[in-house]
Amino acid sequence: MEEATRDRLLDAAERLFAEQGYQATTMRGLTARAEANIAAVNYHFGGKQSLLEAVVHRALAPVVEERRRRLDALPDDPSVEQVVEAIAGPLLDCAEPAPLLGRLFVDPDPEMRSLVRAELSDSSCRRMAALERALPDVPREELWLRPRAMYAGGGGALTGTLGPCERVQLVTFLAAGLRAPATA
Amino acid sequence: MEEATRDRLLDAAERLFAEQGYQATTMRGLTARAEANIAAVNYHFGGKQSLLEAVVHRALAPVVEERRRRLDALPDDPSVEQVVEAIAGPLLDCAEPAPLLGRLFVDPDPEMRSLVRAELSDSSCRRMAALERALPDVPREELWLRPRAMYAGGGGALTGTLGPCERVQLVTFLAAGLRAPATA
DNA sequence: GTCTATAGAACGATAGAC
DNA sequence: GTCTATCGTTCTATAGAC
Repeated sequence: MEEATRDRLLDAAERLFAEQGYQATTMRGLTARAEANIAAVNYHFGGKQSLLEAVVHRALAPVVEERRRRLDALPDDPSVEQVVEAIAGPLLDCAEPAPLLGRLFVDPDPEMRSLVRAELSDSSCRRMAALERALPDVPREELWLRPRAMYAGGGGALTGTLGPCERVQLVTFLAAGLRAPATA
Repeated sequence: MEEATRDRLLDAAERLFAEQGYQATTMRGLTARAEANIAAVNYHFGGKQSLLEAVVHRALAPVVEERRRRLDALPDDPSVEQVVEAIAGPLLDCAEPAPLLGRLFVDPDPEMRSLVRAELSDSSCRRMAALERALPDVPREELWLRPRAMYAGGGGALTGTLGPCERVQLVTFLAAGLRAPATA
């Protein structure tokens, strides 16, 4: 059986939002690519904004769930690399099938940022707890800046596709940065 | 004497492009903020796109020039921190007066990315040469990935304002990541 | 150089037939 | 559920008076 129109719309939106961003993507181009009617988005989702919410949720939910699973499965005394793998791994694993993910972490569009924040908020506490456990010597205030740079950096690298080799290199780079001694 | 209309347009564009991005900024809102007429952009620049080019050039040119100066002034055997400071320092110094700079390194908008690429292309060679000199033990292929993450990470951190203390912390984080041993 | 007025096109959304 | 047709809005850009 054919893919349902609703799913084709989600697929087209995920692709076009990833390539052009939310603002630059038009309902006309989107429905054309989904081979759906111009009115289909409003019928199935209620509007462009609601479609974005659905797309972001569909892309992030499995990442958040897999991250929670991996953080819970960490040993009592994890290495920094293990924590970074648990945090960034789920993202990198889904990056190729879902090219939207890279943009979600770097696009300054406030529409996207608040959606992503909301979707990740419960994941953020677990993430910081794991980092603090693995890096007890880094003062908390300094530890809060690093994931900001880390997220953006990982997202920026995700813009292109990342081979398995480059993936290990990225984890190495991030782990070494996180492990840096406190500055003062 | 009053600031010339042309300069007010540049100032308003720099601010609004930084806050909302290029696509989401309208000529109407822009000329209203600049207290100029709706037709002024087309008269002074020829169009919205040309205004963006002028704004990006005005924001990046002093950064590129200062970076070149600092890279040339590096000692023969520089530390990684010194190289990172020479690369990222000019950016961080201008970040507060020019909040557009942060976005220029993270916004996936292809319009902006190609402009930024062009503006920084000659600066990129010097930057990589300095990194290779300071990090002879890191294989070149691996060294090419790290600045990508580094740029995006620094740009992401630049989205908010960065105090002098956080600035040192960011340099520490980036330098430690760059200094990471090769993976394989 | 600065303004008004408007052209010309694209947008998101919806009403209503099928 | 899907379609056509269209409403009302907003956009960039420009012509032409001052």
